[in-house]
Amino acid sequence: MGTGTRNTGLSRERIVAAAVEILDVSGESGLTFRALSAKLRTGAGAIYWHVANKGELLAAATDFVLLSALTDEGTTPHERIRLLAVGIFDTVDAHPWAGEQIARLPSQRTTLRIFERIGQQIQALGVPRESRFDSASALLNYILGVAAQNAALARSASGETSRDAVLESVASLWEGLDGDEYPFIHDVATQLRSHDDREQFLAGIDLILAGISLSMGTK
Amino acid sequence: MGTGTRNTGLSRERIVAAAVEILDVSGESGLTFRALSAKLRTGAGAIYWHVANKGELLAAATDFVLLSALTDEGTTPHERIRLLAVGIFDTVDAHPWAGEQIARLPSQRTTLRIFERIGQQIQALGVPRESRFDSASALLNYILGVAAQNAALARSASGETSRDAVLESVASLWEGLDGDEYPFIHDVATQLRSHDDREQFLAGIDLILAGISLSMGTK
DNA sequence: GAAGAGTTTGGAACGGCGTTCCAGACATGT
DNA sequence: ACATGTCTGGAACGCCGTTCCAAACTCTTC
Repeated sequence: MGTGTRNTGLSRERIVAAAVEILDVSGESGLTFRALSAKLRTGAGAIYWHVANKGELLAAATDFVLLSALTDEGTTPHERIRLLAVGIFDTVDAHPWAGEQIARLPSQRTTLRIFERIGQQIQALGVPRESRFDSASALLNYILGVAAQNAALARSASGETSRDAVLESVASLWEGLDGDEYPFIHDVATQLRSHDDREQFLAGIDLILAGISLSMGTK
Repeated sequence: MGTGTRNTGLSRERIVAAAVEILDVSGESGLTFRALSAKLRTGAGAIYWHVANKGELLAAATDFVLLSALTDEGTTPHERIRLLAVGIFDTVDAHPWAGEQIARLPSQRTTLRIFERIGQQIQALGVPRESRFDSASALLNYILGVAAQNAALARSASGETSRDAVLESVASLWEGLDGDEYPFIHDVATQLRSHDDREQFLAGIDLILAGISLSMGTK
């Protein structure tokens, strides 16, 4: 009927799903067309029939895991933005490679959707038209920055050392810094051990939201 | 005398300088050990004597261009943070590959230095000790997020199309979006044409700084 | 149900990459 | 002059993304 595709055959969806599995297990460097061929029991040429190149495959895999993170939950604009942001944070936490990708790719479908959701809530907050673009951009860039940074942290933790172990080694590195040259970092090093990435991320969101409210009142 | 290094020979500095030149002209994909060998009229092995691997070379190149951006200008904490941020923004604008790198690498020397400077000014603002870590992190993540996003934009503009042309094509893409599904983006598309990246970046910095001030007053 | 056209497959092959290896050039201490 | 440790240049290795293409499928048309 119509297309000659059989359900036993390859498809873009099966390829993307396999790519996500490989990325979750082995990270971006583990995703090769040879590994993908082996997992799908096929050849490289067959994959290229469905996917243009590796970049497109990475983009599709990133969209796949991140689009499901875009919830519509929450009642107030404030809360909706927080839940949206947390959803992205948790997804990137579960799939660090996606964090690296979304910060690298411009005008990706997912990024546009996120930006749209943020913008709608910014508007609902009553931010005047001429400030909405700046406000939404600030939130988006902050979210993408945290995503990239979390991905970087997870990459250095992949393999032998756990995430906590990496945080621990960063903490002792910070503590070992010269207190004269790095007074601030030396001071916050102790907080690093007990801090919660997720809560700190949300604190940043709230900071920006507070700034947006303030700039509305005074302008 | 001591080391047998001759000034006509290779050195880590000469290698990093050549790498920066290549990166500025050809981007990250253009920086290969073969291109570097050709430019330095040597072999790959000689380079590896001074540099451990490509990652270290990229990190050194990123440090090289970004460390010079860390000024101490400004009189008020507010102003110092703004000038520091703008310095980073302008450097990433001139060397987009550095924007990609600094968002990818964790606990890089440059990142630590930036974080320290931000933290010191946060402290000077009078932010209480328990909030300083969150405040400085929010600013840092925002700055890194913008850096990564600018790098991504520049990458898609490399070669034939200019930066303005890319912005133009993004603007028409945004305008072409379904107004029902993307009301916000559709609406701000017109602002995209006339907006100034740099000013928008600073607006975000001010938004976060405003939020920091507000959270100080209410807590 | 055979023939032909179009779609999809699997794997060989290509060029380029990061990296390793190593024979030898060079400078230096004795 | 010789031995030693430092540094060089280029060949070689294994892996990558991608291309190519002959064969295998499927579907139409008679």
